Amino acid sequence: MSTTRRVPRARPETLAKRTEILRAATATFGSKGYNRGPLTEIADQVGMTHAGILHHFGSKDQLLVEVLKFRDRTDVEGLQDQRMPDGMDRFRHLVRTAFANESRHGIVQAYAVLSAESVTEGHPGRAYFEERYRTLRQDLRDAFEDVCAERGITVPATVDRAAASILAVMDGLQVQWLLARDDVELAEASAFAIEALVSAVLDPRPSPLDPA
Amino acid sequence: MSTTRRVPRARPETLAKRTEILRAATATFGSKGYNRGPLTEIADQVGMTHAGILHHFGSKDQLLVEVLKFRDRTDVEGLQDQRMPDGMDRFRHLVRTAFANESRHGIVQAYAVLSAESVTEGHPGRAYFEERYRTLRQDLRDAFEDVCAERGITVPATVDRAAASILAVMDGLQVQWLLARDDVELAEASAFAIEALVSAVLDPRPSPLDPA
DNA sequence: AACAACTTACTGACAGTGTAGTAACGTGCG
DNA sequence: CGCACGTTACTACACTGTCAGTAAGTTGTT
Repeated sequence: MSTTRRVPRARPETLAKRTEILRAATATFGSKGYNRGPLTEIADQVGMTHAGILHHFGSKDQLLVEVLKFRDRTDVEGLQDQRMPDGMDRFRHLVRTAFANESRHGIVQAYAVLSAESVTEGHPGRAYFEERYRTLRQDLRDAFEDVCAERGITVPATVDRAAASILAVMDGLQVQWLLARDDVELAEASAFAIEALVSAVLDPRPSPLDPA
Repeated sequence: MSTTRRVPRARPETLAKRTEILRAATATFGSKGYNRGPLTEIADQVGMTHAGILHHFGSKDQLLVEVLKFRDRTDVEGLQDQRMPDGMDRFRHLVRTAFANESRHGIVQAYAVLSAESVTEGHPGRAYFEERYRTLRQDLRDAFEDVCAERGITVPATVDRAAASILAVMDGLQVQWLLARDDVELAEASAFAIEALVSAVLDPRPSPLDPA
């Protein structure tokens, strides 16, 4: 189980091959999940045997972890100045991401499948997703604080719930979209929900659920 | 793969045993997912061998389908008058469900894991979840229409997005809650988000994301 | 420049395990 | 009896990980 195998020193073509493997693994884990995504299928895509994959990554568990870290790396590279926008721009960035995701079916599916799968017993991706959500929630709380400061209003207690809810609605819409792409407008719905949730924090109103 | 085996005629104790199996299967599929949830583990819980399970359900695929249908059946039984509330009560019911879910960790996990797993290639639960979300979205659209009618306002175009978003946020919060129960208030956050989304439909406001 | 010593990147074969499904057989109840 | 409910025993297979060996490259030495 996940022998700590050191990563061999990098030769340029080797590095390229590794990246190729990570991409192939993303595709396979995306379409079949981690459990049903065999190493042989990944190996076939890059023209090698499954033993070759293990040579590079040591174990399948380790490969998954590298796949997830790889995603984060390339995500940040996509940004101009290598860092997340803050304040209200952070929320605008989320909406842009939702739009971009509509043409990244494979990656969306990989994340949707793997994040849910990670809550199962002894899943190798669990720690990654725990950390990821923790960080993202904090991120959004910070953004809310910035916005509140700008407007000179005190930070409401609802920011915690709103931060979690914004991430949740994006993830949940992805699952529905993957199941029925014709019925669900991923980006439009995400935008609508994010606007609603941000509004509810900055300018709260009485609950429509309370009896009239 | 899923031989169409008919369900044998029902004797009372047999029916009870079947129910027991369905409960055990929910637990196992919940904690390990469908793919990594072996029949033997389910069989152990009810004191029988895995072949016994197959005698009752024909195949593992079929068992999963029965598990999912079973959930729906018992869900409806929980309601007093056997039918879903409508209008604004429908949304209140969702919030109540979210509160109830906080003490139903196993079932929540089963649904979270299985719904995401179902988007993978050739998953036996796929048709079920497609149908389920389609029905639920329609359900919520209907509820919105009722509420709009009551208030004498025309039904806004946003109901589609809001219906999907409400389901999405509930599902997404469940995943985060399963990963970090101490950091995420499942019920409170669900209530907050649902209120925000219903408000946004019934009484829209300018987007806070638009440049000031 | 040439050669030895070493490292990296694999392959092919195989062990080991987990697991779904089948077939044949028992056993007790209506 | 005859059927439903099981068990035991077995087949078949998918998959991960190990291992020995090979070819190709890299480094150091003279």
